[in-house]
Amino acid sequence: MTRQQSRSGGGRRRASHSMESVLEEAVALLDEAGAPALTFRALAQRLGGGVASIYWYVANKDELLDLAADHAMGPVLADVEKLPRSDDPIDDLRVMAITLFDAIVQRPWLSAYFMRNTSIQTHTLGLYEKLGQQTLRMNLTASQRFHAVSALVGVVVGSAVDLGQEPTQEMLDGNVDRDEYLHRVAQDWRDLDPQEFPFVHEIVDEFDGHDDVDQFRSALELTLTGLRLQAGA
Amino acid sequence: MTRQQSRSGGGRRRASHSMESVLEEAVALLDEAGAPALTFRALAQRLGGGVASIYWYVANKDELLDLAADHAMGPVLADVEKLPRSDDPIDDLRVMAITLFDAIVQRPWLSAYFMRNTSIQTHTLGLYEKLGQQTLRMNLTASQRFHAVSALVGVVVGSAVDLGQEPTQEMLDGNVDRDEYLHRVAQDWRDLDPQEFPFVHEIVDEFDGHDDVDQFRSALELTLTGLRLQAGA
DNA sequence: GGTACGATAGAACAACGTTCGATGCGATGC
DNA sequence: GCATCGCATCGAACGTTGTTCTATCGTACC
Repeated sequence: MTRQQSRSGGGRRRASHSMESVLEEAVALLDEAGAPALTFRALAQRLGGGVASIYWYVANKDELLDLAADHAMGPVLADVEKLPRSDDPIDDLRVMAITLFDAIVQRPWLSAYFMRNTSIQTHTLGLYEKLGQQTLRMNLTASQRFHAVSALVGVVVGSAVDLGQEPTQEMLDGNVDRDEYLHRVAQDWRDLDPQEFPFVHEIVDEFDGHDDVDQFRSALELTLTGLRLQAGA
Repeated sequence: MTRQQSRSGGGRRRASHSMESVLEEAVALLDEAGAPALTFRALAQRLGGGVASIYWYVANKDELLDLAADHAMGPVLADVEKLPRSDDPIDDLRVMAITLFDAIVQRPWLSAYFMRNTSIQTHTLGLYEKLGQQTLRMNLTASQRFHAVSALVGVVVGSAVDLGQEPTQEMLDGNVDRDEYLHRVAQDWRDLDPQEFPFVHEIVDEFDGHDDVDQFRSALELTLTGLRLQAGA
């Protein structure tokens, strides 16, 4: 049981796919309605074929998701490789991380499958490499370099999990948007006892209507300054 | 349709639960075999009751998972509150974050449901507050405090997602343990072209057999030194 | 023109979350 | 003591999901 690229085109009754088209439609489904929307039946219908045919290209759903995520990472890797190099590796790391984060903002489902299986996620591995190459320009040990890149990936993923969460039922119904949801939670927090929750009261106005990008940028900056200090620059 | 605590004890044929017992057994299932093991049928069997009864206590599976996660956070919050205070808020933040991370290491399934719905996750909100209270001792703006705690939570969650991933089929079969899995991935990496992947080759020995705790500690330290610099101490 | 094989697909299966309707049980009112 | 009422429980069913089995199509090759 191997799989292979099929020549494009095909008959009228029988559908003829290709790895490319399968992943393309899978990503389209994920983009349209998130991870729950990607089912084998929905995908088969979009491809105009049968359900079992998809199993010719992927072993199971996990592999489908890993491959779809990596497929979406292709353009991101290309963008990162296109980025101009400055003379400060930390500046380069910053813009790379932001590029990666932006991609996840536009495709929140990515956060769950990013860097899960580098054996088949070649683009993702490429991104990991490109991030790491910047640390090669810094005065660090191999261990510090490994941990630095892990930390950066962790910051991106950690900030992105909020985005990756499936919207609540209310948000899907369209009754309520993100700002209103945030506002409700903020109101809950304001109702808490100020004696017992002084911090929550201190920051509730910041939380209400906050921007995820700002949040990520702050976290990224903390890690980057820590890294700069470690490199002794 | 409200729900309520039932008095303990019960008949022979009909089972009698309580919110406590439901969450207790749910956590037990999660501990034993991870998130996929927590099904309503398995949970009902453990409680010696019917499937539909569980819906008296929780609205759906999402709520069950949120509540189970928060239930598991109870002792963690207690531990954090018991922690002695030093005169350095950053030191306190460090030990708090480590306490939290350790809890997730022992219960990897926690990472996916941590801080998802603070309206019903009271213990989790308490942890958020305790972390934040340390930033109140530092010279920061409200915005900086909010972002600092978000960053710390992000580091914990970001480092923990690796742990939260369900083991591969091979690992479940028991054919292969974590070290061997890491070793295989490392071998894949060593087979890559050194010209194209200089960084991967630089750190592959660090990756092979690495400790997740070390990885987390390094990431945490970077964020904390960044934070210390920001507070101008 | 037959054959081997890459590729497709319908139907079935088991498991899951969830809902429905009926039923048991314990306290309350008389 | 008995009927009532509402909390709590449960079996059975429904729709959907991932996955597998088996049969078939179509094309390149000898």
